[in-house]
Amino acid sequence: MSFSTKGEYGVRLMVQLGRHYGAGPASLADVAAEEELPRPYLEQLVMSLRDAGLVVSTRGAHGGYELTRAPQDIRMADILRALEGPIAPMICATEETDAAHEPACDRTARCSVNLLWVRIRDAITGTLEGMTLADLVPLRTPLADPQPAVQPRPTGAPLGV
Amino acid sequence: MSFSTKGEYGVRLMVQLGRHYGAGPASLADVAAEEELPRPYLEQLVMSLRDAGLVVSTRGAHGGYELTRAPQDIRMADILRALEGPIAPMICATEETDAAHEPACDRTARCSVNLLWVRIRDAITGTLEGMTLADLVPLRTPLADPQPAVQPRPTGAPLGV
DNA sequence: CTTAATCCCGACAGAATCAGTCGGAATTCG
DNA sequence: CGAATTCCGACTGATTCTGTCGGGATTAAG
Repeated sequence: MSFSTKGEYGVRLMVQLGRHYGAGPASLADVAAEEELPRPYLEQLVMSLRDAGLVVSTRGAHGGYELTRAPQDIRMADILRALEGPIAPMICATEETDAAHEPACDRTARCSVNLLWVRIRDAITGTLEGMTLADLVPLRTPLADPQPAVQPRPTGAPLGV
Repeated sequence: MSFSTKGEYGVRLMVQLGRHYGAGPASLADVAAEEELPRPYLEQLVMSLRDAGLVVSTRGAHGGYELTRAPQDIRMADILRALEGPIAPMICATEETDAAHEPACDRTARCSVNLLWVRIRDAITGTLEGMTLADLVPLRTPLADPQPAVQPRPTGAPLGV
């Protein structure tokens, strides 16, 4: 059970753009160097993010990418959906498969297992909707900065450890 | 983002065994027929479940598999761990990577993204620990059974979609 | 205008994983 | 004995994933 590294890299890319937010476009070369990731691969990923409207590009010299919104306005769910498609732990439980019309699994009537995947999906999306890019942007500041109220968005975030 | 069908099939296998619980061993051929799954493949999966101590086998004619515990005593987390290994949405967030000593990612100091994967992992495991096989065993009874208190563990589950 | 930086984009390839098959050995019941 | 069944390792075809390559389009700077 796992996300792909596509998701991992894409999120790290977004974090870098978040740190750069407000300072003009950041080039992929810089991001790749900072995160030690293969730049050609990041090119692929950033396409998805652009198509999803999360970043805009500036072409030409001194161009690059920048966020279209402030980090605290970008939910992690949006990022991961852009990178990996709908959040579904199993085809039986794609998003929008809430109540009726699930054509993917004709066994649904007998298939009580569906309940499991739906619950997991909701747990994941709940977590993801409750976090924004701003939650990940700050480098850990081991200074006198004992985790202040980072984000003004206490959207639940059950932290149910 | 998804579980493999290995998990899906394995859970369905366990559900069948759960329905058969207390009635002696059930042969894989029966389970495969009931769930319309390839029997040779189920053979592979049930090995993992046996090695994890969730089922026991009886060899020879009229043999088969049966649960080692009652369905309500088998957490879904145990089943999926047996089938798919540790629940980790990303290598940065394997189980047991709670506080210190995470050797998988040497960038952890700078890598705030870790927080994301840990939260997702905890959301998933929380859901999985709170459900047992008994929650999936009953065929849907559309009778007067209006969703009783299924599990005693309101682990948040924001349902925030 | 020329040059360099950068995005853009499609095609390709190697590796890994996964779903599923096959064949046969060992075991047990009738 | 013979049938049913678990047990187990090897194999394969398909798919997906990670990552590369090459070149074209666009823009800022000198």
